[in-house]
Amino acid sequence: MRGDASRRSVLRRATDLVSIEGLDGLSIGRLAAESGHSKSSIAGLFQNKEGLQLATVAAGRAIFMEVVVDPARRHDRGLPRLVALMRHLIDYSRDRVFAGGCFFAAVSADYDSKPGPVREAVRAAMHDWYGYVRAQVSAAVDAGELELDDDGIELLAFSLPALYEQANARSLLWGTDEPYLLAQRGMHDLLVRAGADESMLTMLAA
Amino acid sequence: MRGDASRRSVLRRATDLVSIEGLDGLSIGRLAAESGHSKSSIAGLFQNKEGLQLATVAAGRAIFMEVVVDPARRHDRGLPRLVALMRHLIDYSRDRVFAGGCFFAAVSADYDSKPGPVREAVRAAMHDWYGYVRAQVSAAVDAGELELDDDGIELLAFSLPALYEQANARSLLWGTDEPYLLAQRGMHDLLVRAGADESMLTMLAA
DNA sequence: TATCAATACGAACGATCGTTCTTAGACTAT
DNA sequence: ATAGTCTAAGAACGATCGTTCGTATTGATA
Repeated sequence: MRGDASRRSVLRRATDLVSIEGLDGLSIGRLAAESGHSKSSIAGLFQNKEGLQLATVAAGRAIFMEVVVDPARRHDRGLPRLVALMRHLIDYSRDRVFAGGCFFAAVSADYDSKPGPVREAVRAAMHDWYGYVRAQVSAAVDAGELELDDDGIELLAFSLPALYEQANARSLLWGTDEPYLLAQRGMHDLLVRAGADESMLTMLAA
Repeated sequence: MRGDASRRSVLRRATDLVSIEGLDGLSIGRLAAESGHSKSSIAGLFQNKEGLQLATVAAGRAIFMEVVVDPARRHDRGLPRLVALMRHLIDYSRDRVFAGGCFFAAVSADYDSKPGPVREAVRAAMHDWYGYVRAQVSAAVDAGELELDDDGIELLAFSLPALYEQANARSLLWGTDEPYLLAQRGMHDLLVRAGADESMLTMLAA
């Protein structure tokens, strides 16, 4: 179909805009002006604004998978994949794959207090993402690469994204790369303390 | 002055609204409807929207100081004050002092990519806050309550707010208190690992 | 080739935005 | 008491929002 190409070109611009303006700062008029299409075309392609928002979340999610998750999948399950995941995650934010930094940091901060289908979509994406991180931690424990009880698994799966998101936020606010180094060191320390062999953490080394 | 009372009543509503809608989701019209004043009155009291935004940031900051920082100041400098700070911080978010959770998480997330005086005000507030946390960590080291080198101080001052903000975000997204327990445990562990005496961490104990 | 759904655009809608002007009332200060 | 500043509200402004309607054009299907 011809519309799919249009949808894709609109959504690529929409994800950048959303990462800067937030999910409801996204306006059809502005998106039309910046993408070369007309307002009514965009409205028609996605039915209405909510449809556009849902499609944008899906598009952001797809890019995130492609840039962060898929490359990590090429590493062995468990600790290697977990380390690669964190590394690609940091690079993804630092390289500004989206103009306004981490896509999901922008949308989740924006819709965490507003009920509706959009919030549910954001929630589902975050749920899957955090679940994936947790699964890798758990797999690393099963493989004997980390030594943690259930509470320790939960805490590590909570702390790693915490360090990442703090780095993303501080880097955006100050325009510096230094927070990423701090997050990297923090992740490294947490993993060492969880029993990881230093030789498996080279991707997180200084 | 009579206007100051009006300003205060408007701002108390504005800070709640901002914590939900974000700093530019705040609209004078809606604020007028919910606070009982007229649109033109509000515009006049704060000159224009940017003035309202700046005043709202200042108001949110004042409430944050009153609820989080001042109570911690009643504890001794160093580790006791640091622990109290983290405890009050968690309570402040969990108790929803602002309807939409942590005020600064909301404003920094949506103005971190938009240059201008408002961004500068947000940046200044965050700078002071992070600086205060760092000063307490440093003081704890000076008092011999923690054993850290300069890099370790920086990392701990980075990690504690990271855990907090992750808890705030996840709690808002899922409506659960559980993330606060994880952040509390994480903070406890970080402090123990930095050489803190367990007996000084009772405010962060389970 | 003829048919028909999907696309694209321009125009216009009611609503809301931020801002300004004007007028009326309240308070301070000389 | 009088003058003058601050406060409050109503009306209206141009701009932009999301949405809808009508119409031309495209491209795949029968």
